[in-house]
Amino acid sequence: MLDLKLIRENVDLVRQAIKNKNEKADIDAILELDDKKRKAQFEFDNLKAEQNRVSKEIGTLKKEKKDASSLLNEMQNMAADIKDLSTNLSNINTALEIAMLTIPNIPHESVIIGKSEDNNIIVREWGKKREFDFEPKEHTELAEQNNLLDIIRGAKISGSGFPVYNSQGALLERALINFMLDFHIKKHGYREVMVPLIVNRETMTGTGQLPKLENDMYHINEDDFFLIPTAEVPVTNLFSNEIMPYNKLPQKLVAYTPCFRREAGSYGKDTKGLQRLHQFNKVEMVRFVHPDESWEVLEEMCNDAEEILQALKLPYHVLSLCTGDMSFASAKTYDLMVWAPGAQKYLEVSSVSNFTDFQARRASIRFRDTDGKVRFVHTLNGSGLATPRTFIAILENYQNEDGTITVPDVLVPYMHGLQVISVED
RNA sequence: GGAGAGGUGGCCGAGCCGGCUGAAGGCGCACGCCUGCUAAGCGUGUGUAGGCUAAUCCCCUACCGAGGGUUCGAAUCCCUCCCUCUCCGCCA
Repeated sequence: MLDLKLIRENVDLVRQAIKNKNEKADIDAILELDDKKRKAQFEFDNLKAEQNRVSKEIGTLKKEKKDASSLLNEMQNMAADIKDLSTNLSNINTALEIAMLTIPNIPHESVIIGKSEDNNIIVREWGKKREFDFEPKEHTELAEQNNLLDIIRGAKISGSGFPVYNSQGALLERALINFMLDFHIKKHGYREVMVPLIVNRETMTGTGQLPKLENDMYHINEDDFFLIPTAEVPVTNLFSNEIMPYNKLPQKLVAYTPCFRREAGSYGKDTKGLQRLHQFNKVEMVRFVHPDESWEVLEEMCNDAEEILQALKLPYHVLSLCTGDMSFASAKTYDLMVWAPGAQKYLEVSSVSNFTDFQARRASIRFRDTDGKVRFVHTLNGSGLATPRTFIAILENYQNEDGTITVPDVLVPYMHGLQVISVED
């Protein structure tokens, strides 16, 4: 959510931001509602003040055993008027709030203006693509040969996009999660949290998934609950409706959770194997920082995510997303794309974003600054990392000619010392 | 799931036979005084949001879990919902 004052005073800026983000939002309607609201509020306040004053008089009169009936009669009408004004005011407020939720965050000035992912720019590359002296296989084939995944049975018990990890595949998946968690905790100083995977509507609205993406969420009707699409949702909302004392900032949290996404509208796209799933595992970093620090922290977080790929020795590049490809709530986003030599393409394994005060406003996450003033924090989050495509990249980059897979050094301790993944009976 | 208790300011805790309570008292915190240092003591201040304003002064409005109702007037009465705690039952 944006600051209404900012919208009022920078209409053109906001209009341009909406356009650059390929979003639709009716600024004029908001300005009109805002105007109406202030007028309605003024009327209400004045009448209410009058009522409060007279009501006190009535109280005094009654205490002195004097007659107050004429005032009482008068006040009945006023009470009715106030009720009308109050209804009117809350209607306007509701409409305004709903409208405000449809306005996206404003991209940072450093973000390239562009329509689609084609306009994203590579800001840096890391690692060397391995030279193969044989034809590298795709992860699906490698997984099959080593009995790491069971896509078919996953589809049988749930549906497509719900993979089953088998034996050493399950071990590798678990190793990845634990390795990443430990790495961020020990090396980068994050604090681990384990959070609910099911959240309520308010929480889902706080981080900006709702109302826009309702169709992408798994929804539990009876309770109006949602399955989380990312740990960002529960973790960021941990401090919703709170005012943190100054010394509570910054907060660096990391959480592993499964993530659930309906992926509505993306049928037929990247469906092979683990590329696009309805349920997947992800380690997520979330930060709450002082507004003055968020841009610096964005770079730091991106680096935190990159270090995982570096430790795994997987070649990647970093994209700075253009305005049109960024999410609704983000002011700036970097995507980490890992190289998959079997598929011969880069796969997104992490998305690191600065949401500035956008989520903080929605969820009301504030802090008391050193000068005593209450301000909104800035929130950031980044995958560190999503496992499925990391899994793919490991299989494809570390495959041997015979189809076995060498375990990356850093994962060996997490694989009970196993150094090579090979067929198991 | 059954029975009971309860949700008030950063915290504890009054108020709850309706009005002078945005809210006593205490703790904490901030500033000042005092003090050889520390402790104690004294004084003042200390919620959020909106409006007004040059203003973080004053003044007005809203908020005592959330929403609705009764009333001239509700933290206080009524209804619905949510949550917490205790006991019982059930269960990973």
